[in-house]
Amino acid sequence: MNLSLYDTRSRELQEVTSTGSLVSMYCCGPTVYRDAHVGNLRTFLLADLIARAITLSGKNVNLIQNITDVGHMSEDISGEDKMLAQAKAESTDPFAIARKYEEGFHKDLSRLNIIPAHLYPRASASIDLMIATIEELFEKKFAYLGNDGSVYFDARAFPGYGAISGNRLDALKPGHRFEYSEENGKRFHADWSLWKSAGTRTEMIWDSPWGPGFPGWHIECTAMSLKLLDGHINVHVGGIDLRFPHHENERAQSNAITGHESVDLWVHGEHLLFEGRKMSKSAGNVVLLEDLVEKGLDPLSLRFSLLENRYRSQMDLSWDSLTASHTTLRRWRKQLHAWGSSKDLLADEQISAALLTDLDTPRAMQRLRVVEKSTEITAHDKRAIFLYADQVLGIDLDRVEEVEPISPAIEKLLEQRSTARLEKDWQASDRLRDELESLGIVVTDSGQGQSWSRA
RNA sequence: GGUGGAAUGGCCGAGAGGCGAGGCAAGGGACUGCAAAUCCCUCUACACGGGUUCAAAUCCCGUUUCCACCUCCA
Repeated sequence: MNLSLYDTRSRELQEVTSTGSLVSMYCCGPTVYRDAHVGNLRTFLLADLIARAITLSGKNVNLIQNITDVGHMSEDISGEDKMLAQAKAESTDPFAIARKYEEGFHKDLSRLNIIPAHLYPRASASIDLMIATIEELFEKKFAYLGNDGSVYFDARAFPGYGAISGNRLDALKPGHRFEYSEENGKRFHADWSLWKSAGTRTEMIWDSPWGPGFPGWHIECTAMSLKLLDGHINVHVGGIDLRFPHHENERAQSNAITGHESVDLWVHGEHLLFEGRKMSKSAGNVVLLEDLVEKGLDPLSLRFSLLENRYRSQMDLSWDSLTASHTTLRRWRKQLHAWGSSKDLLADEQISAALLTDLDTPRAMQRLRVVEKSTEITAHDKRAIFLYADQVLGIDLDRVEEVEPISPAIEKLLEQRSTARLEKDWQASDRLRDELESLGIVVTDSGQGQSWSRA
């Protein structure tokens, strides 16, 4: 069985295509001028889940994810470059900012068990490639030099514009809802810049046939995906907000160059809300993975929470749901440990069917809960089914809570409490339990005496 | 104004025309010196109005409300 995903362009479920058994994938990566928040991470997780599901279906994946370290200026001329603004704020070199947040990005991915892409090309190292791509667009009559010295894509030269988002060129004229400020050099309101003239800028600019400047935002993904994936992308992944204008423009550029549909399947992940609102600085509800860790939650409880929702629905995350995930995750790991230590995998048809049908992770999770409670499935098989599912879910179900050696002082307290219990000295026993708890050790009693674990 | 979606119990949420998803919270019980953990039980919801059907949360039409995108955005 092959993986099917919802394709934004055709608006229907489509089987993932491949060349032989190799699936080429491209995922729009981060702009590294700040820490990725958990909403950003939802999209990166989506790419990981797709890659893992394709692997489960017996194919191989070649995944490319770009790193945008050339800040894009907003199309609005008054907009400020994010990378340069942040560099100013942290009073350091813009490339130092980029390296710092790029490192943080990789750390977050690893904490979320996201399997690394095969390549993370940096925009700053691909300027020549982007220039060559723009030159090709000139040759094919899709690009023109504006009278402000910047290079623009001629939207009207590309007939299929709007297929992904449903926006028509004439409907893109400014409506009531937003103010549109005209750029000087454009011939048409929907054209966009491929190369921006440096103007007064002195940092992060490069030489080009059109003079010093920097690449437009959309050309980056076209240049990299076509070059690194041989001109054809089977699956293209990104957040819903990139559908327009980014992916619409990317598609126009890429198809203009290749002369055919360059991307088979466009997959878009929906937004993650936090406590009812879109995550944003102004709403003050930006949550980082680091915040979870600081609250003592396993970072994978975020992954767990995200898995309990369909990637195409807006999802409302809260500390309650994260805590619930954390609890269940720990219980499942304990169960797996109790079910044995075999590494066997047992393919479960319901789980594979759910995962391969538009990545229905909630149904797969539901199936696991049924398996957990089943009285007909043996412990060995339960474990094998959970391990099978974990190949895609990636929540480390096989992890055994690390048995860090405890300090002699804590060991002594545990001994004292054990003795106090034997002597039925409940007062001393409770006091010692509180003391241990303040040291991060949770003591529980059972018929066989006390046991402990780390909080 | 254009475009893409959504509406399910106290909360989060899955739903495939027909056997009440599940989780969290809450209440009760078992176990326990007490807790914690665990287990058992309780809490029968689908925005509104029509329609199709033997049967609708699910399909169709209309209404209302909400969210997102419309040149910074995961």
